[in-house]
Amino acid sequence: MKQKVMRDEISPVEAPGRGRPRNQQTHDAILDAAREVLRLHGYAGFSIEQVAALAAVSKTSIYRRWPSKGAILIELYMEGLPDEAISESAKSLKAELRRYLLATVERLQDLEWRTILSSLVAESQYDESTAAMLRDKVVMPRRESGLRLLRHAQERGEIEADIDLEVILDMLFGPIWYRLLFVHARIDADFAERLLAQVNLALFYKERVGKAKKR
Amino acid sequence: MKQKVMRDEISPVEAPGRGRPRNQQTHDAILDAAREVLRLHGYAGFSIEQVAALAAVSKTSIYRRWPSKGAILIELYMEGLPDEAISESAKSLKAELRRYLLATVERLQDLEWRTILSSLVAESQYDESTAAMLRDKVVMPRRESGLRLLRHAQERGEIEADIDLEVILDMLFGPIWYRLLFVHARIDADFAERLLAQVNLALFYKERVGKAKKR
Amino acid sequence: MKQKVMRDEISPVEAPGRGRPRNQQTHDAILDAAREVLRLHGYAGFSIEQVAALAAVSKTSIYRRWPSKGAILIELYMEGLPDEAISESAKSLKAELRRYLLATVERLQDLEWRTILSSLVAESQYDESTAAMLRDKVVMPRRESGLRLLRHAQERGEIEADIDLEVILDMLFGPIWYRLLFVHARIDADFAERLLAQVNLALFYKERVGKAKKR
Amino acid sequence: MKQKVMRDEISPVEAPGRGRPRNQQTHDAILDAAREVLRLHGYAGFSIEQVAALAAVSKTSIYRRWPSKGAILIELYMEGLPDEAISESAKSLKAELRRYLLATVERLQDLEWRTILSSLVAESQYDESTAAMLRDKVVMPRRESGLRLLRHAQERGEIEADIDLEVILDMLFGPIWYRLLFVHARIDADFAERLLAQVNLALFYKERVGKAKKR
DNA sequence: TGATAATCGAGACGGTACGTCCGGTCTTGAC
DNA sequence: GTCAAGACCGGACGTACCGTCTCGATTATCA
Repeated sequence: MKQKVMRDEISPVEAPGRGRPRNQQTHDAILDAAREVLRLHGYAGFSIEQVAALAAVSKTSIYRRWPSKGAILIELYMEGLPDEAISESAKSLKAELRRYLLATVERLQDLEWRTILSSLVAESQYDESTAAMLRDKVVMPRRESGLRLLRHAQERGEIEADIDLEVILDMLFGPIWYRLLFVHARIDADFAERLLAQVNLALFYKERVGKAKKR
Repeated sequence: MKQKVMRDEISPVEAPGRGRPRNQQTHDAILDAAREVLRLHGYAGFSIEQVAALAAVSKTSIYRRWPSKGAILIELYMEGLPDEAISESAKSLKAELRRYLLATVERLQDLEWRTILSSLVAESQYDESTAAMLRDKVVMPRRESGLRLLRHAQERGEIEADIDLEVILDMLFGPIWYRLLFVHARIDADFAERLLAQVNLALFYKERVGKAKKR
Repeated sequence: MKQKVMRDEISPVEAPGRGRPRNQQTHDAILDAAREVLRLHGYAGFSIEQVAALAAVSKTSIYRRWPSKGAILIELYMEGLPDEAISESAKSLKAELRRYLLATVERLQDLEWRTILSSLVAESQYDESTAAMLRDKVVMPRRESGLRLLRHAQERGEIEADIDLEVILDMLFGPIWYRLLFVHARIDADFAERLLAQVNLALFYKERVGKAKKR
Repeated sequence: MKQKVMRDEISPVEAPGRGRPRNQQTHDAILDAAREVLRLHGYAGFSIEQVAALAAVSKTSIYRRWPSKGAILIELYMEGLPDEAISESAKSLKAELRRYLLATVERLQDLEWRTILSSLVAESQYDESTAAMLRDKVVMPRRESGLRLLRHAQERGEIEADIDLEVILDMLFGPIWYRLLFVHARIDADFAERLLAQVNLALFYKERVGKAKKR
């Protein structure tokens, strides 16, 4: 539902009044072909030309729907988005962060998904509009819901008021993108747990002091 | 010195006796032009053709020296590398990390430098050989010297033996690349200090517990 | 009419319904530019790149129409072909040969035309497909209609049945190409007349004997 | 002997005074490689670069000896020239023409030889200096000795004084080049005999008239 | 014997052209 | 107004040769 709304902002459905209506099959064929090309040849082989050929669709039909390669990638991202979104109203920060990180990492086991994300990063270096979409549709929504989650935790005293929330977010998301792009180490559940453990040391530093006192 | 050696591994100096020697001016003109093209038009405008034109050099002369755009970018990286490298034998981990992060962040004030790095990431999604160079010349050396620095600190008891060093490294480097690529927030000395503060919470968690006890 | 058909065999007109139709102006501009480049710089300067530049047309637009330089040359030949073709049903062999040779020689006064022909010969040494086109479109049609003309003359008794027609054709066409390619002597109406006079000595040797007898 | 002199005019042996003398093996290796490249890949693959590579010789060593591809081809022609030259002082024109044509045709059974000649024609369309050499070294010498042969025959009354000698030469040489370049028909002894038969009809037309009278 | 000089290979150099691919736009006839 | 098809210009790709040049090393003659 929400995804639909977001997609529609990219390729808005105009009032279907006049003329021949767009073919939904064409739409799907394009996205399927895009996924297939990414899967087979990676970002390097991901050209509009190739996608059109594989979808048995004219280039025009692609450009009519999406203004650029980046927009297609964003669409693929939107469609692939699982319901992993951070639940801002979760009762336990610790539990919600764990749930979210494990879900994210689970999703990233899929090579196709990793390719979509890394292609988005690459394309956004080329094309400013892709960079903007990447920020607006991918990066910032996550940061914002994460921020709200953290704020709620602060408000109910789960974490201290002096925690540097922005940097905490960088420490949560940054390492994942880092491993995704440079592939120097695995991104798996173990990594998620260990990353979370370190972040928790920063998030709950006071709590630890308290526990220590009690001993 | 060290950079020279590393550069030579990319464009190795063959036995200098044979044939007309390469012209150092040509070499420099190409790299200067590459920097200029990146500066003026970013990664999107960075084509061998443009670089050759701007350097008033034939394409052949470029391909003779570097096999790909990625290799040129790596060379630019190598040349631009300041002496910011992590000093593995530093006496104070805390001080050395701070010095390194501030130097890194200082370097990243330069738009040209940021463009080189983000272009490298983009190009490495296209081209596996660039990805390999990026790993071998940029990412891993930093991680390895960082790892050694952390190990020395462990050995002399500055930090605990149970610290998850790999993840600490991800938390140090990841957020910087993350901000570099998505440009959602500034990368400045303040960021460096705040990032370090959070990481220190994880690195020195025991120390804090001790201090708390004393009170 | 016949030329049209022949040209179409080189760049066949596919079912005209589909897609944006080819631009006739582009077509003409390319051929005009090709002629101009040949005129200005000869075969040596005749490159697709130059033609494209002069025609203000992309290289793609040329390659879409003709697969090779040779094919363009053949097209220029076809377009330039005057209605000099041998009339196979002519009543007088002697008169028809004279008419044809004089027309041919007249056409060869044009440097542009000579360049097209000699370029075709040169290119056909490079490229087997050009050689095939040169044979099929230029050399053999002339030989075949010449052969038919000679046969008709034999049938109606204008020349003897034992005349070696193939060699007669070599003697008619060979010397012209020979002078065209080596430029050791002029190709003009005088040459045509003198060549014809010699060939007639072979063609009508019996007649001569007859005339001589009568004296 | 004569050929040697002619070759030397192309790559003259300067007074062997100072400096390291040229290596004859290098000279031979280049020409052998040139022949080999022509044999294997035809005129299309005949590049200085390829010849140098195959001869295991530097390009400089080739350019030091011959100014152009055409000059090498001329050299190959010179070396391959058999002692087929027209003997100007032959007693019988008819016999000498027959001997010469049969020798020529015999030589042309060799594909390598045909390739050298047709390459020369192609190259001479590119390069004016090759055209000049082709005229001076190949075409005109044959024509001139042929012309002298014919004149001697005229002087001693073997043929009539009114014969058009220039055109006779065109009719002897033209058809051979014609078949060589367009490969529409074989060049063999049979062709030589038949061509000669036709030319003889022109050369000895009076003689025939005479014979006819006698009957 | 040592200076001089042309050779040798290797290969860098600036150019030009090749034929292909892709981007993004435009044009057509059919639906 | 959408659809498939495909032409259009422009730009870049990486490669092949061109003919020139620069090098260190070699091999001769001449002083």
